[in-house]
Order: sequence, then structure tokens, then C-alpha cells
Amino acid sequence: MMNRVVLVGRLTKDPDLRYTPNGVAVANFTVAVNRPFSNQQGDREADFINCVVWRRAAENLANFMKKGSLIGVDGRIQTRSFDNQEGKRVFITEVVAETIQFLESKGSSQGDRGSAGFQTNQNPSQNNYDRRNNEEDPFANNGEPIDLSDDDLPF
Amino acid sequence: MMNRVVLVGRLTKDPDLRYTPNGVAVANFTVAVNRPFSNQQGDREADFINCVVWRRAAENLANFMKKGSLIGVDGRIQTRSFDNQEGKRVFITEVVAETIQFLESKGSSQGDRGSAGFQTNQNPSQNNYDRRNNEEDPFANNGEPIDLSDDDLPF
Amino acid sequence: MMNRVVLVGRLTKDPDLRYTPNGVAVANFTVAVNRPFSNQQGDREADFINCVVWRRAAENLANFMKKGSLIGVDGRIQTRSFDNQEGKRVFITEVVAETIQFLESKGSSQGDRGSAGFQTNQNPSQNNYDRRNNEEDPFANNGEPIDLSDDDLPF
Amino acid sequence: MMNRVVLVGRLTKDPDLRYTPNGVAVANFTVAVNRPFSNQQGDREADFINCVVWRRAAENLANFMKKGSLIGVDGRIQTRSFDNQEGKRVFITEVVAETIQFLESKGSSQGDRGSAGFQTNQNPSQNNYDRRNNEEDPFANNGEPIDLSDDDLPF
DNA sequence: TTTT
DNA sequence: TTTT
Repeated sequence: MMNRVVLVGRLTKDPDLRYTPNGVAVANFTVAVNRPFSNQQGDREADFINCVVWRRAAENLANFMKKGSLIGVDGRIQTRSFDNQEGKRVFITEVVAETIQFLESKGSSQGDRGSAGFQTNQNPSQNNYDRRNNEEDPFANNGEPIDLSDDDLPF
Repeated sequence: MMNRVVLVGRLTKDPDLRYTPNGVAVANFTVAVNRPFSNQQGDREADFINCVVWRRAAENLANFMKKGSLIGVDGRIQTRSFDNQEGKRVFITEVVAETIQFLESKGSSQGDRGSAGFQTNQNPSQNNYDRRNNEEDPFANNGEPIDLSDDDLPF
Repeated sequence: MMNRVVLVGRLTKDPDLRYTPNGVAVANFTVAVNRPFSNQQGDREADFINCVVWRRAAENLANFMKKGSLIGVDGRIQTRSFDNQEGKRVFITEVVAETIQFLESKGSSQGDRGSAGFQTNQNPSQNNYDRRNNEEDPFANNGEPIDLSDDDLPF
Repeated sequence: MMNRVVLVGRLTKDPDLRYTPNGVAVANFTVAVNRPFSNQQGDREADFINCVVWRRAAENLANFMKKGSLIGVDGRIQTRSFDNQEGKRVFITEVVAETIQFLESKGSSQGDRGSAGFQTNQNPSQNNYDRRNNEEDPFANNGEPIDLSDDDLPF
């Protein structure tokens, strides 16, 4: 069994950061990925892909990226369902981001500092992706890729 | 902009092959991908990922694979929407398969022939993935990967 | 920065399992991936991709898979260099497997039990991919995907 | 059999554009991808991944990107060997780019125009990725993703 | 609505 | 409900 997704696209709106009752950060966001081909009418379309990310990566995303920001997402597809208010079962397909790369902050003050490449990971502190202390400002490092750490996953 | 998906999992049911009014084959199918980790209750769950494939690859899938078959999918995420019978807008997220790999036919007579690896592509005849004649029986070749050809894409 | 590789192919030989001076298991192996197209002479060729995997996943690979086994690899490309015996710098490009999926054991007794899908991870016990006890026999579970746990990464 | 690579990183030097005796364009380039974790000495390292791209995508890359440019690569791993001048067999592992995304041109005049997202494909004119006329200037379109077309693949 |  |  394998399940791998890689996206590069723009946030359609500011990330929506929330906290679970246990205090775990989770951010929902949508990535617009323009299609590389045109449709029959000659128009370029886009796919609007719903994503979710947990913990510190969620907080980093909300803190540093916003509507229009260019990001890379490495993760997996998740499906789930719930019963909506009308009692109807709703099925959701979304991408769970394991790693998010900040490629361009687009229009923020960070952008002026030439940000291209700030990476944040769901739980690097205890995996193979990070041994350093957390770094809170992705642009303190000249805009190049950095891993932020997190503790654990909320499931 | 980048949009890439790779899945390996099992068909939850036989592929659903249809034809557009223009006679273009399209198959819908769902891939169950078991998650590599357990949930809090200690159960392994799965993601049920809806996919679509066009043309000859659609026909190949329907002809050779069935419920329970193990396949690999290389493609991209597509989102679309339509208004349902109640006039409500419904949003769909699915994987458009560009290449499908037949990894195990599971319980069919083909399976007995040791199938592991038969690859089919949406439109290989005019791309870089195939210069050979079409090959209709994936198991005539000892179960190892074969590319089937197709003409063009239906969009 | 992003770096993601997904492969499905066969082991060209039995995995080569070794231990570092610190006792960390590491396995080197090569995956043959048949190309989906033919060359100008009409022959199908393959790519022979060198891979490395660490710790328990290395031991699992060596214990359960062998020459000819079909596996899936999810990882990243790594480059490194060293000075060979003639004092010449040699550059290596290889895939570091983060997750290995056992898709078919090919001719072993396991294979008879219909193995299709046993997944092993470099260090799942402390990441998001496993909360269960280790499971040593991938075929005790009917041949379907299992995560094995490991402690930490050796770098 | 599956073989998929996705990279985001920077060109280590200007792309090396050449032509085969048959006049087919081919560009070699190396992508530096910073690792998301530090080594035991606390240093961030990078992987330097050799890539090749054919035809118009090769020309586009050479025309618009240069040392330091941030690009995305979607392709596959290829291995090949040849006998060097000392008669020794040399093995090469490289990435064949199928699609290249221009993410940032870094220091060129294009960069000033805020380029983030110009995509070029090996042979889109006859595949599913492009039905439009070729577009030679990726920045005529405001820096957003465009597909350029090519004729056919050189193998 | 789900596979093994 | 969508980005540039």
C-alpha cells in the first residue's frame, strides 16, 4: 500500500488555524494548482485541493503564509466521512500534509526579503528530519529552507 | 504548479466502465489504501480514493482487474463540481490516473499465471511511453509490465 | 525544497544487510524498474536503482524479501561522494527508502501465502505511522500491510 | 513497475544545452535540494541531483533559468552506463525531467517581474497537457504557469 | 458505497 | 467557497 501526494500551488485564502479540545493545532487550507493544459474552450483551469496539517506546521503555515502564497505540500490522501446537519453522510477527500515548503510569501513583508524555501514538518523533532532547535522565523535564515520541529501527531 | 499522486492499493469493486456520447471510454474506480498506522483504538483504517481513467487504459482496467485486485496508480488530483438533482452544488476530489500498473489480479484466472506488473497508459501511442503495437492480453507476456497504447485524450 | 521518490520494482539480488560500528542495521539493495516504453530497437529496458534503508526496515527487508521480490519504495534521492582506493572522488546517487512496501515475495514460501502488501518503515515507533507493537512476521497477518517499528535514525 | 520523482530545488549552474546529431535539444542540469534536517555536526547539507531534459523543455530551461533559479522537476529516475576513456564502465543515475516548473528565476530580470510558476513539458503538443499554441516568453503571462509545446520525444 |  |  502506498499513498503519496506532492503539490505546488497557491493558497486560495488565509489558512484556517484551530485547536482541538486537547489543544492540538490544526490548519485547513486549499491549494490552487493551475492545470498545465487548457480545456476545450482554450481556458486554463485549476484544481482546488483541500488540505489539512497538524501541530507546529499548522501554526507555522498560519503565521507565515496567507492567501496567494506559493507553497509545496508533501503528504498523503485521506478520506473520511461524517453525518451533516441534515443527517446525511458526507464524504471528504483531502490531503494530509506531512511537510510544507514555503516557496513564496507573496505580498507580505517577508516576500520582500526574497523568501523561497522554508520547510515545516509535522513532527520533525522525533523523526529523521530535524535535530535542531525550533526556529520560529523562517526569514531569519535568509529565506532558505528550514525545518521546524514539533512533538507528536494528534492521532 | 505541480500535482502528482502515486497510489498502491486494492480495487474496492469492479471498475465501472462507460463511454461518453463521443464513444470515449472512461472508467471510475475506487482504490482502498490501508493506512500504515493504527488509530487510537488500535485499528488499521483505510483511505478509499476515487479515481478515473480514460480511453484504452480504462478498457484495460475493466478487462483485467476486478474487485480486490492490487494496482498502482500514477496521476494527479482533480477537483470538479456539478449541481445535483436537488440543485445543490457538489464538489468532487478524485485522482485522474495517467498510468495504471496491474500488480496482482487477485483470484481471477490471470492471477494463477503469476501476474505482477502490467502497466497501462492513457495515451502511450503518441507519447514517450510506447512505440509498440498494442498488446491486449497482459498475461501473454508472463505477467510482467507491458504498455498498452491509446490514441488520444478525451479532453 | 522537495525531494520525493516512489518506485515499484523487483530486487535484482538479495538485500545486503550490514551493521555500522554502532550496531545500526543498514541494507543496500537495487530495484529493477522496467521502463514502460521500448527503445528504438523495440526492446524494453529497465532502470537499476540503488537504494539504502536503515534499522528495522533494513532487517525486515533482508529477512523477508530476496532476489526477484516485488517491492514499493517511498523515499528521497541522496547524493554523496567518497574517495576510492585510487584516491579518486566517486559520486553516488541513490534512493534512501523511508518506507518499503512488500508487494510479492516471489518464489519464497511466503509467496505461497499470497503476500501482497507488507509495509515497513524506518522509524515508525516514534512517528505518526505506528502505535502498535512490533510485528515480526509479515505473513502472520494474512499477507496484508503491517508497519514494523524502529527506534531512531542512524544519523 | 512505477518510477516517479518530484524535486524542488535550485540550479547549481546554468543549464547545459546541447543538440544531438539529429538536432534534438537536450539540457543537462543539476538541482541542489537542501535537506530538511541537519547532520550530526549540526550542518544542513544538500543533495545535488543530476537531471536531463529533452527538446523544447530543454530550450526553455536554458533560455529562462540559470544558476540559482528555483525549479520544480517531475520525472523519473534513469540509470545508464558507458565506458569511459580509461575503458572503465561508468554507471550513471539521473533524473529524466518530464515536466519542469519555473518557480523563481533568481536574479534575472524575469525575477523582478515576480515569476512564480512557468511550466514546461517535454512534449505537450501531442499529449494531454497542451492544446494551445506555443508560448515562448514565460513572463509574457505575468509569471504564472504556462505549458510550452514540443513535437516528440527523441527516443 | 468500500479492498485484503 | 477559490490562487496568480
